[in-house]
Amino acid sequence: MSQSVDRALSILPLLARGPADLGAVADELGVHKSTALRLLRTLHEHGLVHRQRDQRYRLGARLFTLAQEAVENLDVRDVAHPHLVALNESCGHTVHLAVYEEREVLYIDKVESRYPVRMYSRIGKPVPITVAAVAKLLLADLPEPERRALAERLDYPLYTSRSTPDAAAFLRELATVREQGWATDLGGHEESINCVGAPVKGPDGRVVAAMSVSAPNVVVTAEELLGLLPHVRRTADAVSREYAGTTPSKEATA
Amino acid sequence: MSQSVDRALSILPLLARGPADLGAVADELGVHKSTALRLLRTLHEHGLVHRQRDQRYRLGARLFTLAQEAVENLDVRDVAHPHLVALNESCGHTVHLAVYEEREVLYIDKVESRYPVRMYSRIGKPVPITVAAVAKLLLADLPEPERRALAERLDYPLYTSRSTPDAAAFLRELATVREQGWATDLGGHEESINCVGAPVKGPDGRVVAAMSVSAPNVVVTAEELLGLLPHVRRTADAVSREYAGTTPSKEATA
DNA sequence: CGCGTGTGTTGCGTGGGATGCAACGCGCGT
DNA sequence: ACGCGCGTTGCATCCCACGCAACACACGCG
Repeated sequence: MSQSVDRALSILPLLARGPADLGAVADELGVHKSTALRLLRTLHEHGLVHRQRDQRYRLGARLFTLAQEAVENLDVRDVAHPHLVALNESCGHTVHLAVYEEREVLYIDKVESRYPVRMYSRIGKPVPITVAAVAKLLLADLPEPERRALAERLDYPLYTSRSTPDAAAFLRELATVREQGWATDLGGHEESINCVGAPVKGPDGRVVAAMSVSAPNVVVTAEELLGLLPHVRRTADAVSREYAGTTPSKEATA
Repeated sequence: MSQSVDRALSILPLLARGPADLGAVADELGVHKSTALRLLRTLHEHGLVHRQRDQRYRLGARLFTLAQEAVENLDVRDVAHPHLVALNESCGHTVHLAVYEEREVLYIDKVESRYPVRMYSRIGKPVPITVAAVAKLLLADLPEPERRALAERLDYPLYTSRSTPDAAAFLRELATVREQGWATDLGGHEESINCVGAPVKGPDGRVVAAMSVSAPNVVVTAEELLGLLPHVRRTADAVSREYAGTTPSKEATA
């Protein structure tokens, strides 16, 4: 739409392939050298390109700073909330959103079930970390040493007979979750409550949040709830895409 | 230099602070809405900005991939990383790697004392340039006129009573650092935190990066931290040798 | 229901600004 | 010294980015 801006921005992916000198840039853009020079200068003033000692241009570190700042100021909750509501409207059950922080998993958003029977939870409340579906999703993405260290340090309270009993079992469960890209909690916290969950991923592919649908089995059986899994995963993926900003790189959708 | 490009690029840091709608962007740029719209559209076509459901704009995924590639072009980082990890494992404290670019000093790698590398964590943040040990090391190596010009232009915020107060003091400090080949920050940024750092040099002897070890003095006293200095210097020298080895010295001119 | 108000969007004429050209400075290799 | 390949600069031309005004659309309110 805007010619000069369009040209200037075309320089960036070009430099991403490696440093280039003025002539090369001008050639690839199909413009005169002086034009390329002026574009590069404006990019330079904004720190997006850097001039190395041999006068060749390469991408600048300000790009890095911008990206960094952007993710810090982006709230997953804001982008996720409408999706959570939509999911709740289509299936009727309680929907949760959670993040991992400082060795704890916290609910940061919740849309209540439309059924009379509700499960108890509260935004900001720590999640039972060894059994909740969202907790498994978030911990499964931690770097291996940290995951292991954390698993060893946890308590494994036996809420029910199906609760995760110890660190070894937990680590096996996390491996499975990591593998399959989704998680469940089938009566592990409260005998009559089941959950299915899926991860929300950031621009770098790391899990930044997890969402889940929960329902007591007086309303739906575990099997019926599992039938919702594709829907939950699609929703989580939609949130990921929007959070990351329409990721063109489709990586690892196993 | 190039008006429209200049305006378009000014939008990026603006959006890094958080999502904004068309009107807000136009206002902050001081241009008509239609102009802002065209600029945003061009940015959008290149994937640098993303339009979320409520029509507000935010930074897009393309920026993140570019940032990724930008940092990958910093080859010092690859060479240094294993050494940083080793240093961290032997002393347990936080280890930083930083470079100077375009009148800014940026962290490009970090190893946390508690857990292993988090790629996007705090890396990319500009360093408090007047007090950080790594900043002193990098600026001390600038050619004299540039160093002086930069020093005059800086602000000297008094983070603590030990912060560098003004340009004159800063230049004296840089001279000392240049002389001795290492640098410290003893509570200059945060009262309770000390750092010791050493330079990484390229094949031509110029400082291409700087590394440091940081620790709060509730863990180790400044004196104990200084005891690590030989270890830090040895590590930095090892990186320098390896880096000089991987990059054939094209320019032995000096 | 109509109206007012707040968005985002479009078409268009105009002139400022981006463009390409040619000339220049400079370092380097022969 | 000379030519050659770079990056850089001043300048005249004309394109294209600009602001304007009108439109489209969704709300909220009387």
